[in-house]
Amino acid sequence: MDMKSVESKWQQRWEKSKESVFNKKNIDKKFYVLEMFSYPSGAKLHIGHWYNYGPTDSYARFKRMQGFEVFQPMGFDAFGLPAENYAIKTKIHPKDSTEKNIATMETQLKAMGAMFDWSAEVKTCEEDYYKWTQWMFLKLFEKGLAYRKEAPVNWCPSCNTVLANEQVTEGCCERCGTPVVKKDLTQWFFKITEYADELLQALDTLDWPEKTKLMQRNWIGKSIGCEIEFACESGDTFKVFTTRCDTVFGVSFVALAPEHPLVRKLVSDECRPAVEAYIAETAKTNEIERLSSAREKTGAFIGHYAINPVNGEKVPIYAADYVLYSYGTGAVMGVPAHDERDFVFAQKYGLPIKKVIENKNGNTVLPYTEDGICVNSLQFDGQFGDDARSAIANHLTKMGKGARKVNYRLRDWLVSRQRYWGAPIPVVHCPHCGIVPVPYKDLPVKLPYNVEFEPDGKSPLAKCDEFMHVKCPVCGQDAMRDPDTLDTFVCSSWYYLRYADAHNAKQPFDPEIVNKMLPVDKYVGGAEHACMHLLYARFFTKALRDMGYLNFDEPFKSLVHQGVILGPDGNRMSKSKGNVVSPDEYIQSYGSDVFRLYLMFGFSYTEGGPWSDDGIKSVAKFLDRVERLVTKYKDEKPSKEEKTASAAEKELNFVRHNTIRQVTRDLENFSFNTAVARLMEYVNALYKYDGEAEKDAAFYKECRRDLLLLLAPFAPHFTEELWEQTGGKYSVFDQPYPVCDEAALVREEVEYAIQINSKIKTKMMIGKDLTEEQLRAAVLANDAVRPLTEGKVIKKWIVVPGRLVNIIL
RNA sequence: GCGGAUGUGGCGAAACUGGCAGACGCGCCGGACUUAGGAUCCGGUGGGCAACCUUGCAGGUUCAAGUCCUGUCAUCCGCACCA
Repeated sequence: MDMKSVESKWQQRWEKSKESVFNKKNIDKKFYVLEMFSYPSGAKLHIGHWYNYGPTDSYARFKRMQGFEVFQPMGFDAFGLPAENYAIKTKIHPKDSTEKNIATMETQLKAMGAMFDWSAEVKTCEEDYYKWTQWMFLKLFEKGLAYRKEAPVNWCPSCNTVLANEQVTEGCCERCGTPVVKKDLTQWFFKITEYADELLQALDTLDWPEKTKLMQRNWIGKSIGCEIEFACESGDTFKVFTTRCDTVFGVSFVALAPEHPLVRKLVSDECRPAVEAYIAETAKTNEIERLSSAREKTGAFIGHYAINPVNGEKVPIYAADYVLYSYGTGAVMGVPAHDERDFVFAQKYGLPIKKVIENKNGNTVLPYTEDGICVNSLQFDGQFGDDARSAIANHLTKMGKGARKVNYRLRDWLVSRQRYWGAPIPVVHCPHCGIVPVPYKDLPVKLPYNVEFEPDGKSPLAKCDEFMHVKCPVCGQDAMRDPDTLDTFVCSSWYYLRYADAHNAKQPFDPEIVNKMLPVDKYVGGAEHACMHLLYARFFTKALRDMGYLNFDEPFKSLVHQGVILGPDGNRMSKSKGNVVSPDEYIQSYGSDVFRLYLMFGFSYTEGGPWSDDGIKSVAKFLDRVERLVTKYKDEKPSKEEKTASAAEKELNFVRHNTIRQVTRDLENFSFNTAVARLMEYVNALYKYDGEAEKDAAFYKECRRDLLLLLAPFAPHFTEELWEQTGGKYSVFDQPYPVCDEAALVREEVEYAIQINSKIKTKMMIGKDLTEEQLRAAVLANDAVRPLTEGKVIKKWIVVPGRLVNIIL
């Protein structure tokens, strides 16, 4: 078959008959299949795109043939750093390069033959999209979920912008690998922490990979503990956070983060030079080193003491950079006997190590960090673990010196960026009125085209006078726009909502439509978004729900991560490693169907693996086999006659229905490789039957018809063509997917493995209607079994129906 | 350091709630048809002459373990002083 012309023939036909356009009339049968949209940083689709979109499209087509009204949109996550960096290098404006890339990618995506509903296409860099991204910002601002504050933030000196916590990997910029530095800057944040608990709890309701849920759980990092107030000799007080208030009697020092304001306030004159030096030293240390648990613990005594509220003991106060100012209260109580870090610290500075928890079974080796029995803890002696903690927490509460407290590792999401290619933040800074949101009617705040976007650490927009100068919407006096743009993850936090109502000019979406179309039934995309996009999108959904725009809690009911296709050398594909495999040449010589089918067959979908094209020919061969078989009889019109099925027909019918059952199940599970294997087995069985002298032509025709229907989602153009050639009515995708006939799966005889003392000795066919007694007799009569059992005492029979018999002598 | 995953033929990989390990395919070997085969079709293919052995390694539970338990090694991923 000439794949090229066949593919373009059907792509045109599908487009003309609007095969892929969602029909709103059938909204009650909707099935929303979503692939993460493309980032148009390069012009061409790479293998990763094909691997994400091809198999998922097959799944979508399968769902469609099962009678669902499938909605499978596609779009572009078009703002962002790569386009801008490319622009800096080449001097081509990001808007121009992005638009060009999008145009090429659209063509390529169409050539893939996926049933994307292009009528719902979304491009985040277009005004009619980012207008609503800005709308989202204003709504969050109104709700108090967007705020501006000065804070130590992650700064990438290479990208010249701040980054969210989620975009920092091992202390380095997630994009370019440059170590980030901390800077105190005034930035915009979204209050995702407001939803920390719900984001955590609701994970249990999601059909997501466990690993991804676990990553989100860890990222949110809930810890239940207690805040305890310490008073200083000076009269100042501060709080520490601890999950182990049962160890409070073991405190032998307290440590404050060097940035903690009390450090400078309380430091004694004598200690001041050393402490100042220490603070300066800490500020110099870069974030990666500071955050490394392997690093030696250091600190400086500030010459001042605090009082342990439970026993009145005077303990020294240290500044120590293993205490993080940004977590909890920025202060910890040091319990060397029961915390490894405190233990190391105390050893270094010669601080007392006081055991207050005893191992249940005696030998307590310090530091002992497990739960145990309180000792040296006055009235709490003898209490254990949780009981001790609640008793002590209650005691502290009664004293007014503490309270239970839950802390999260999750920080608010920093969304402002000092870069050009993004949605401008719709806010005006007025010398009189302060921060003024741009009125909704004035949206979008347009991103100007003529801007010097070469980054120098200042927002490029700040240098664009016509953009910056504006009248205050409240008082009408001269004011300035916000020069920052929004993190691209803001754009992608709600695109799945826009798809459902992509052309709405009055609002981001009509809640009535979106509440029917969402949540997404199957979301497919890379695992690298576990703690970024997937978390942010959940936050947006919950925030919009609380504002009354949505009536569901979670955007993505069910999630699948495709694996990663590596280079042939087993490394991630990258230009610098020179191991990039381009899909283009394969598409050129084999066509889209073969390439897609190979991606499904050659890899375990969620695993991925190193690229190898060893099997690609076999997949082409497989389709050839199908074509030959099907076209051989294409003009035959068998008349139906009542015939009793021969053994060969029963066997073929068994394989046929077994294939239907397995393929259906495998597709549900995204187990494409085994599904294709089943189809190959079925084709092998058909060929076997084809060699029979006597064939039931009508039955055989039905079998071939089912083959095409089964195959259609896997090789859409190819099958549509054969369907037409064999007289099928357009389109094969309007046909129902075959349904398994359970009766055909019942076999008269099944092969059993016969074991003696758990070792396989032989195999035999056993009728399905045999009683256990008859079965035993039949087994004992078997020629291979008889000599081994004669004269021996049979201790036990184990019969696994349909599988094996085990005789224990 | 903590958490998670993976480890199966020469290769890509299968194996539902413990029940015939290696489905399907690549490669390889043999045969058929051919002027020819890099096309197609058919057969064989984990190891060992055998009994038997075989799912990273060492133990354990069980009639039965790739699957469950304990320990251990290797690789990959995530988090990394979160009190």
